[in-house]
Amino acid sequence: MRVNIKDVSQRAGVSIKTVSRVINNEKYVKPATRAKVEEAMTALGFQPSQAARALAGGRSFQIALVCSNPGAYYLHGMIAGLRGRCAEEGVRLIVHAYQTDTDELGADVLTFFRQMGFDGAILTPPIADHLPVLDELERAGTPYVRIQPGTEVERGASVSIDNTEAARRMTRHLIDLGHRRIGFIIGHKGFPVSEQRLGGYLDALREMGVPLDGNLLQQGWFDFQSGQAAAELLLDLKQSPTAIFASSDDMAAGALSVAMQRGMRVPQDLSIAGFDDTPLASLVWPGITTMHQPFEDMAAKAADLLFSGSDERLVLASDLVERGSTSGAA
Amino acid sequence: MRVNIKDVSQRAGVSIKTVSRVINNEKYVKPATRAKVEEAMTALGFQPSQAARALAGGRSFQIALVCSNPGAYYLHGMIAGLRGRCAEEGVRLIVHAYQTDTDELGADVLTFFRQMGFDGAILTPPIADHLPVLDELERAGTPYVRIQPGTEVERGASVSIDNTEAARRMTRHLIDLGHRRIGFIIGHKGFPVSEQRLGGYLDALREMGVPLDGNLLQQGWFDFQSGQAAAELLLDLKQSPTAIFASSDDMAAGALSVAMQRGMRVPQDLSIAGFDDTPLASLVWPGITTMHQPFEDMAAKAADLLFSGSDERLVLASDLVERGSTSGAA
DNA sequence: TTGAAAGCGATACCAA
DNA sequence: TTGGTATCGCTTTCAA
Repeated sequence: MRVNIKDVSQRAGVSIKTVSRVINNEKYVKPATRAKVEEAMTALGFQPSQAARALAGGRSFQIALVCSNPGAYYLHGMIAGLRGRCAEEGVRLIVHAYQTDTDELGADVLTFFRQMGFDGAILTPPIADHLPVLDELERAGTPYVRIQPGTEVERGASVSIDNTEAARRMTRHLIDLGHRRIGFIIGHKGFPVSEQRLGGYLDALREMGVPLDGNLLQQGWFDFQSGQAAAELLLDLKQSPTAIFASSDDMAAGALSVAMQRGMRVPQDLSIAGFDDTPLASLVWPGITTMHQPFEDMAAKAADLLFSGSDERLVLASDLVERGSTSGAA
Repeated sequence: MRVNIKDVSQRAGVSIKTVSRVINNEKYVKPATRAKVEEAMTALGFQPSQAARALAGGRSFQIALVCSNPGAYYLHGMIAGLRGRCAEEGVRLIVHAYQTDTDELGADVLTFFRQMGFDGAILTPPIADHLPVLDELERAGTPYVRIQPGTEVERGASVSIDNTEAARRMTRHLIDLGHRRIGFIIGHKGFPVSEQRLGGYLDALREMGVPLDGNLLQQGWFDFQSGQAAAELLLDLKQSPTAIFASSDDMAAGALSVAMQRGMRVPQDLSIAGFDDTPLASLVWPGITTMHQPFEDMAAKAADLLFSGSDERLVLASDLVERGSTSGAA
């Protein structure tokens, strides 16, 4: 029924061990022998069973990407960034996307890893900070890379985006454009990135000698609605801002909608900036400026670290993406 | 080193076969025995090796989702829709996302399937129409479900969205709103959905007795730029339309940007409609109306078909999503 | 440079 | 209800 290594060895007139050598591209195989075997393999349409290879060889030829409640763009970027390298390495990517609460999440992931015996793992928040999982992985000798780790940051290889720097650069950019009153919409309380982004904004103001006006700081919750609400408050100010920098793209979109409703032209009357957590670029009204979150790059770097066995801690910068007010989006 | 079935059997004082029975939830195991075995399993932290189960049992406990160049939203929807059912069935989802041209694609997928011996497969375009892959799957006895098949539609189980009906409903909706001059931006030539959507538009006009004006038909290419270009042409018409229906959301966004630049209010001065191929809903200016593409539903239905062994051909409808001109997006 | 035989860790048939 | 034992298809010593 299934074509197996024995069939190939018989047709090629060699032992199965030799076929195995060819499969695994080992040396010490005479070119002529290798050719015979390869001929037999293609003639028979042979493909080695991954299950058997995994069982016998102790390698699964699979790495895991563990994501909990991932956004579409995030997930897509991760997969896109990982795919190429995985293909090169002859390894499959198993996507484990969760929707559960964190408690059972850890146990489930533990089970998952024990069952599958992965050759490696890419962990995204919050599982990247789930210590028992890291313990298990280390115990099993499975290399892993953490994406944007929050606790025990020094532990293992990781890739992060420098959100403070990103917000700082965006703010400087706005100041360079001549803005002095820049409204800032803070992200959801309790998320580390919220504070990091606010910190970057404040840093830039200080560095550039622009005085801080507390009225220009508004609390938001990362979503469209709160972006609208915050923008309303900012634009109602006696001394309203000439630019609004939102800590997320949904909030930036909300701010944009408010500006539009008030008949303001963007960016002529009001500059709006945000973060490209989702593919805002291709959808939203041109004129908005964003810090592009390089999820795909992060994933690609993570793959590099994973396959090179490095345990570096990489920190990536975001790219500032400015779209003209008349040209279309990307 | 690894805890295996033998360790469990010894600790429980039974044979490995009995442990196997417990693992697989077979009957003919005395409750007391089962309890003993389960105690041993948890005490040892035993998790059966998937590789060994796959090899011995002929099942991989994995199903494949094959996508080529998937959009972020599409991929996310598919995974989200599949995940729950896979978890229930105790099966892992292997995501195979491509970026290659179609020729090698087929061969690669063939290799992929032969190596992995999946328990099932979900095929999206264009691989859903790649006949050799279907042949291979059938030969191997692997159940599969095709998403939006285009050729040999009768073959195997499948799930599709009725694009003709979606466009028809949207057009009727616009007519119901009082529009009589509805510009239509056609999608990329050569894509079946482009013709289907145009067909639905034409159907609705005919049914509602609205005369067709050829000037209101403009060719686009599914992207933002061509949406802008088409909208310019439409709005330059002596008798310009009161509504524009674009065959994709990127084109709708392009049309929206043109309307905005011309100082038109949406939807007061111009209604704009599109298709939610990407999560336009949460990002774009409110006022645009879209046909929501239920990717997640499609995937969930596909999972139903796959695991029930059915070979039905399901056709799903899109949902019309209208966002108020003042309220925020979802 | 090649091969024989012993696992890897489960499942499954056939007895008991 | 249980338990031997062959088996799945490959990798891996260890010889030759």
